[in-house]
Amino acid sequence: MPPVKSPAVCGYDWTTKRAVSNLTPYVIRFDHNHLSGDHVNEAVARPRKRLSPQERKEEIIEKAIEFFAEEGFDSSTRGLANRLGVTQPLLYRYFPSKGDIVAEVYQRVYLNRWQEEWSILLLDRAQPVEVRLNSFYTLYTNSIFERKWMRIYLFAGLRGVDINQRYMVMVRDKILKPIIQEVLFEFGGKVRAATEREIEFTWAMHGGIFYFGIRKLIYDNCGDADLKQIIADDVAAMLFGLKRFFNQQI
Amino acid sequence: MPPVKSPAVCGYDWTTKRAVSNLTPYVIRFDHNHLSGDHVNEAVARPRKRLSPQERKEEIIEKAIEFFAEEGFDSSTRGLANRLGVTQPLLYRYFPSKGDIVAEVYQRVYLNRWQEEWSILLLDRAQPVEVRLNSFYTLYTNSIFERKWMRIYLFAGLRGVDINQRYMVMVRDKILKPIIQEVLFEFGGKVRAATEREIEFTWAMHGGIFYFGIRKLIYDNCGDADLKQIIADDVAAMLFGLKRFFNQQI
DNA sequence: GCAGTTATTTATCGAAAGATAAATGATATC
DNA sequence: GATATCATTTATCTTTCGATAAATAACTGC
Repeated sequence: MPPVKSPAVCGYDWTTKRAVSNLTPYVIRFDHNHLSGDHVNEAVARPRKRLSPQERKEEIIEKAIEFFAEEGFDSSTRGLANRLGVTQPLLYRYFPSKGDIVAEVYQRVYLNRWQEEWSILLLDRAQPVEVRLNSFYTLYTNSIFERKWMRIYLFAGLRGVDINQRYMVMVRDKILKPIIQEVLFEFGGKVRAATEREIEFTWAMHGGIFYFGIRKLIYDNCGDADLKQIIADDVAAMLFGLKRFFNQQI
Repeated sequence: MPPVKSPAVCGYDWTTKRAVSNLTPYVIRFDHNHLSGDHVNEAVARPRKRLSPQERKEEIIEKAIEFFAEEGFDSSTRGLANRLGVTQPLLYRYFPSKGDIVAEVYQRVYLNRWQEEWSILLLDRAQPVEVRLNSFYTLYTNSIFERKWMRIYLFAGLRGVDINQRYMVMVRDKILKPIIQEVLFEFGGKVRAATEREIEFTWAMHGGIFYFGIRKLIYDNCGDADLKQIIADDVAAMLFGLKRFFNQQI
């Protein structure tokens, strides 16, 4: 089965013998292949492993996520190849440039992380909103409180990657605004759009939980804290604050 | 006035003609000097500027903070030198290695950021604790909500720099625990140590404000939100949550 | 088991990185 | 104004990086 031709996002063009993509390219040339690391435990030359293009590409992306999450996006393609147990030029069979690998990593990490059931859960008025919020944040943190995800999220933010902006819009529209609407319905009585002040407050409460993830997974600074308890207390504060706004008729 | 000799943290040893430091060194050798940037507006060869070692070193550190905050610590010393308007080898007159510059940046950014008056303010029982908390967070955010500080804080965290751990211990001991003590005094009546649950909750509320800084300064994601209002609402939620714990006699 | 296909490796290029040595020129002192 | 000092630049080395071309070897179909 020959590799895909031109329409693919990142494929190998067998006629021109080049990897192709739809990314803005930047052309440069050549290198040495010796990785500085100790060859002690690879003295036994392991047999060449031949995978199908699909499998190999998948493996590259998977390891790239781990690798760049730990080492940062400025780390070398040789380091990545080393972790994969292959040589560095092989990466260029599957991706035209390092930038294409990085772009793929962003896609994988950010995309499809949102589960549509979460929206259904948040909007299910059969249950009290406090119960829903606890359930939601348990699921949500269970999904994003993963070291590699958190690290790539922060690396991407510092790099000014636009995908991050889109992610925050999603949080605002799919989490914060619905929360305010639901609390408003249950405790405020009347239907209206969320105010900026309400949204900012909800961001703060949401951020409190998120920042716990940063402390735990980036700074490794929190012992055996009970996440469920933290969520419950944070949600209680969120409800208190929002109800307070409603009573003040802002 | 000759540069300082051996006891200095980073100085120039005039006898051996080498910059010295107390950092773990790693020796390497040589390079090209041409920076890729457009020389258009430096076609007019500017006169060589000769500063005193103290001034020059100070300037290097100052610009290094800005530079690394924007570009990350993996950026080149040539880029830094370019921003300084000097040549790259000059940096090595003042610092033995790039690592020494980075270390100095950490020191400057983290150290002496805590103002002792903040503690006095937090503990001043002449004022209601809510007023104190609002004043404190206004001052505190005014100090740390600075783009370069925030960025270096995150870069350092991702790099696993130990100075970050120390910073978080400081937040816990100098901000969170005192806050709990003061709220306990004003509303709880009895004196006792803060519980882990209380500390985690206060971390979350503190983190809510901090995360606003991240959104604003890293992700550039918040319009013209009113910081004073956000602090006030967050502090109100913090008080609510802590009072709730006290009433539950936890 | 031979041959064609192609996944993978070897070898190498050119640019950029950190770092060093030696030359240069601005400033102060006499 | 000549001289000494030393801040700064020029020139260069070595390593590492992203990237390419050509050789190699694992798998497939006959």
